[in-house]
Amino acid sequence: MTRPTIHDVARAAGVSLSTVDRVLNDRDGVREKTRSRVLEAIGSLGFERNLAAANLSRKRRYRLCFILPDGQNSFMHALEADLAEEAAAALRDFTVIETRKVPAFDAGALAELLRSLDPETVDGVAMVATDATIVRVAVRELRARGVAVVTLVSDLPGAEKQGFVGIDNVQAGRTAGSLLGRFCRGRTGRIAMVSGSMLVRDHAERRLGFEQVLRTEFPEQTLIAPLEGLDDKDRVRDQLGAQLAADPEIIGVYSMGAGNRGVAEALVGLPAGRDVSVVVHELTPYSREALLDGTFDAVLHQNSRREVQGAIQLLRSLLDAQFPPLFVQPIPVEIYLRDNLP
Amino acid sequence: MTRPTIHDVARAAGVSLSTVDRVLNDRDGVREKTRSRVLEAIGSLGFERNLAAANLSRKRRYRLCFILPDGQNSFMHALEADLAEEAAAALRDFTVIETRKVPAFDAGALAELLRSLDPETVDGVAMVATDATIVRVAVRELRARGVAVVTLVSDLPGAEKQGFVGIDNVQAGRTAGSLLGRFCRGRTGRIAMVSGSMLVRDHAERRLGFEQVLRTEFPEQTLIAPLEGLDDKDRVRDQLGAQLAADPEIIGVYSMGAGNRGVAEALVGLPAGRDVSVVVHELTPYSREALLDGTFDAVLHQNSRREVQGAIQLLRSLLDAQFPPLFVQPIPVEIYLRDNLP
DNA sequence: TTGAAAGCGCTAACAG
DNA sequence: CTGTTAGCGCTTTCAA
Repeated sequence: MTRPTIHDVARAAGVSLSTVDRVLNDRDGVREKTRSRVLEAIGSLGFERNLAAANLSRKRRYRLCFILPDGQNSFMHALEADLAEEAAAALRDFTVIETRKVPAFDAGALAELLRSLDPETVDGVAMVATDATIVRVAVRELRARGVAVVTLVSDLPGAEKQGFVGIDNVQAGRTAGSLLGRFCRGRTGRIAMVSGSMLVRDHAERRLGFEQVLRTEFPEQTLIAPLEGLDDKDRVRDQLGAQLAADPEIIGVYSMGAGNRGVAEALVGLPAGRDVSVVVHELTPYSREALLDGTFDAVLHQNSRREVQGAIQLLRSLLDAQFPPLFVQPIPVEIYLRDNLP
Repeated sequence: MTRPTIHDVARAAGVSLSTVDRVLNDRDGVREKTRSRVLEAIGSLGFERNLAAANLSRKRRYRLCFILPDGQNSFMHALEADLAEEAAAALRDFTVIETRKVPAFDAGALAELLRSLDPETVDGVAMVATDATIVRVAVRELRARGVAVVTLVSDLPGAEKQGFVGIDNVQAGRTAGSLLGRFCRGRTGRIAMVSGSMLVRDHAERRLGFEQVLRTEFPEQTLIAPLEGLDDKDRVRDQLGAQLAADPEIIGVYSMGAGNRGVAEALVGLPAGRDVSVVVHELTPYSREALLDGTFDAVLHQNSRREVQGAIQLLRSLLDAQFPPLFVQPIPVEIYLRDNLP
């Protein structure tokens, strides 16, 4: 009924509270024999430490740092706003969150920031990663300094980080491919792609999944090499607009990065009769409007609020060295069509 | 840096700890004037009670009861398994979860169970609701006895319960309509619907959303009145099979309840050349297989693990009388096509 | 290498 | 009506 405490363990092992504590936190200064007696008592009683009591006693605080790309796209704005709200709420749980910005797509700047982080001030880091060796190295160093690191939204594959919170981007790309393929059914032509930059893993993965599905399931369509819009609406508008104008065979567009407004603007410029199916990422005021007026056919979305919550939760469980290491639910890709907008 | 404690409040207000405690937990036996002095101190210091410390001191435990429909469908099985795992994990947070089963679609049995619940043993209830007045009344009584109540998966609209954790079923129906409508494009005919029972709110809501979209966006299709499959695969197989055989004009099926196996079996029996588009709910081994072999076109899914976690979280926050009352993220409808299966 | 004792922030008797 | 005191389960000096 009432679970065992260190008192029970101490009594069962015939030692004092402090000794139990030493074993629990594997501090040294305990004879191997004593140690095993304590461990045995813990095992037979099924003791599990009361984290709340431990944290109270030790005045534990979790100091987290979130690193986001500096930029003006709607999705990152939303992410930042959600983070601000969650940070306020997290204070109640003794979690202090600091937000830092680095220039988007700039691996050097990100690495430098990581390198500047002081383990005396920061316990854990969540970052929207730029995928580059220099970043990987900086993460490894940070971890060596005892800081927990997870990636958020865009991953940094490899063992350097301790977790990723975000959608499965390959799967998102497959979903986009499957939808766009079906939307274009009955017509044959070319498909344009717009990415932000292939330097961020999420866009690269989306492209992979998208091409996979289109090649195998919809071989009648031809893929054009992706434009790099750098998540900038003007650049996207200009490049995509030019491509569409030059190539009347384009019947579908997949935009895997930000810059939805640019995509919409490029499409508005087309001659009235031309029918282009469009799938983009992230539900924003612009993509929403474009969905409603029929310019976009589907929007794939990730819930940034949930992502922020997941990252906080994951970092805390890592810092608690919780076992089993808490399974944070993966973030699902949400699909919006004109008729199911929330 | 370090947040204020009741000691600080007591000192600022010139009273003892107990008095502060009395005010905090609004117990009586405090003169109005003293009370306001304490409240003022709390306000000016920005004091917020440390819930962990309070719970430790009062040996707080959260005793929750989950009520699920008894039945053999895959989704409820998955829900139950997830609940079992989450219950084990919740123990660490002093949350004890008991699971109860009632016959599916049986409002009387559910109401009776609710009436039998003892507030001395249970602090909060999460239930998959059957939508009936008798249930509504039982919930109201339970709440009056001081028990927190939320609905899970299927809602009980009204002020009786304190929250709902599940998908937006009207939106799910709209999504189904939007997808099926597009899948049937180019063909004109009739659309069959299979529900479990209109006594559960989720199916009724799905139907609503589905019909809305089909009527307005795809008026060329004709809707047939829904079959009641009672979530039973054999019944679904027989009824739908008969309907499909009798009516060669049926080109689409929307199944909004359980019994996916029955749906798949009914379709397998069709003559080779017949093309029927199908949208169903819940990703299960059967629906997955049917998606892969092309029998089903899309599966709408709700993540039961997330729903269980959400319900636990919500009940705990209600019991803590937390303010603001913790916003539990809505559960998104996940859409699976053959190419984006996880 | 071990133990005793004080204290984390809050609650709950029990006195006054 | 208000205050004193002894915990809740765990950690942390400080002695031994």
